[in-house]
Amino acid sequence: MPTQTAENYLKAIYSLNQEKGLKASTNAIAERMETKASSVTDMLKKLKEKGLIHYEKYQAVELTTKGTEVAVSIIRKHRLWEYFLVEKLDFDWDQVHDIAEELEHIESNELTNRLDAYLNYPKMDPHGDPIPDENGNFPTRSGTMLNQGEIDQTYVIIGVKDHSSLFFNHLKNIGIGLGTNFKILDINPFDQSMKISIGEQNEQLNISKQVANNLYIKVHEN
Amino acid sequence: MPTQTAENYLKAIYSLNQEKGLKASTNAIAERMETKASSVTDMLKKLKEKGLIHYEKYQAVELTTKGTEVAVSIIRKHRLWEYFLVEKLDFDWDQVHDIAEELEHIESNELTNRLDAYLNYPKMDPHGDPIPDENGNFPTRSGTMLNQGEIDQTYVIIGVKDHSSLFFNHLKNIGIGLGTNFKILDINPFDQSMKISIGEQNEQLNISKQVANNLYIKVHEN
DNA sequence: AATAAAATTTAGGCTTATCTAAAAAAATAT
DNA sequence: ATATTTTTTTAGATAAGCCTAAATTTTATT
Repeated sequence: MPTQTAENYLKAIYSLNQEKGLKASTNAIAERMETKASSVTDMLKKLKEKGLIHYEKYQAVELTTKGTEVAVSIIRKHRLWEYFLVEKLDFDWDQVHDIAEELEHIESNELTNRLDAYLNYPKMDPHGDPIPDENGNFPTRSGTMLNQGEIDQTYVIIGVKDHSSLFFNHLKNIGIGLGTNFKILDINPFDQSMKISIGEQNEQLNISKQVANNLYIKVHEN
Repeated sequence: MPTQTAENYLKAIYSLNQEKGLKASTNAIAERMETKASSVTDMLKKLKEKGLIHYEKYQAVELTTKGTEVAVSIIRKHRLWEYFLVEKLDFDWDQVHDIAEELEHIESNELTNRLDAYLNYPKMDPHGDPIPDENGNFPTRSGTMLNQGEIDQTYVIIGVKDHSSLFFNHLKNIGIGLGTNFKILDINPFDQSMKISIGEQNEQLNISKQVANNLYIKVHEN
């Protein structure tokens, strides 16, 4: 179990390596961590010592399998807590980052997994970033959310964000499911509710913002 | 904002000063903190420096007003998180202490107060310890919970633990409120539900364990 | 009141994570 | 290919929190 600071370094290295074209160089890490390059060098030596990174003097850093596991675990906790803060404690999505930066370092896996279950295993955090599962697997994020959809475009439902039975029942009631094709007819500027038409029979339906927030879609290729 | 370690020292000093007959001596603090007396001396100097404790060499320690505020704030957070873990994440009451020891150091007051609201302003944590409010005031804890009541004894309802409208409605429906006198006739050994008789008319009523858990009572003095 | 025992503090070190300044290596430009 | 600039590392300090061992003060005992 690395220290909180070490965890933050691993997270910084992970995200630098994710961003195409960027290498996790000493300076790049220093910038992310808001610290000095010399401090980074010190830490890199310790992280290597603990088998968390691959590091050779003067060369960019990569995470070992072990280091990746730690980083992904932190990301998982960060995003779950963000989801909790927004969905349960009614924070605005732009207020939660700093608090989640603290909460992500709480150790207990039991806590993380129970929180995940309590939140109905969300796949995306309030910023739309994918939440890895208990095994570190990220949900594949193809397409976008319905709330990003455009008028007159035709889409297919490819997934749900909320996994609660409440939401499933609602979808069943209004006749929407995986694979449903539809066209966005109109978007209400006041409450962002959408008028859509479904399938061949052009059955019209109103979709609330809350529902639109929880549906993954992709453009329907004919 | 003191460090986490400093916060833990303040908590230890607070609880030592609460326990009648105990003084917060260097050794007593060392034992609580599972550390050495010399480390305590070091820390006491720093805490004094920061205006958090009254301390003179070789003498027992007391918290300043500022120090007390910090300690009570930590206790508030600890107990709210314990309540959350048990009530929302379904932990057993005896599993939550260590996790709450970590969560209590999350800074944001906004978070603490929103959590408090989300939990319906509980007055007691899962161990029956009182939860101070936003201003640091502890609820007065006279009497016990109904689930501690004994058969054939007569009691008065003096408070509720759950402050949700759901619970208030339920109480209204079954005809129980503050000041209600009742006698415990029987306790079901399987589900801990209670048969009670209310007031002069000896109206009989069944009280579930869940309801009994949320009612403060004291013995009815005739 | 003098001495023994216990409690507390001081002195000197260690580790983690940070810093500044200087040295060394790598990358870039002429 | 050599010189310059940039990047990275090393060297030496600092602060927090901890330790052991020794010194000091307080408390208890005779």
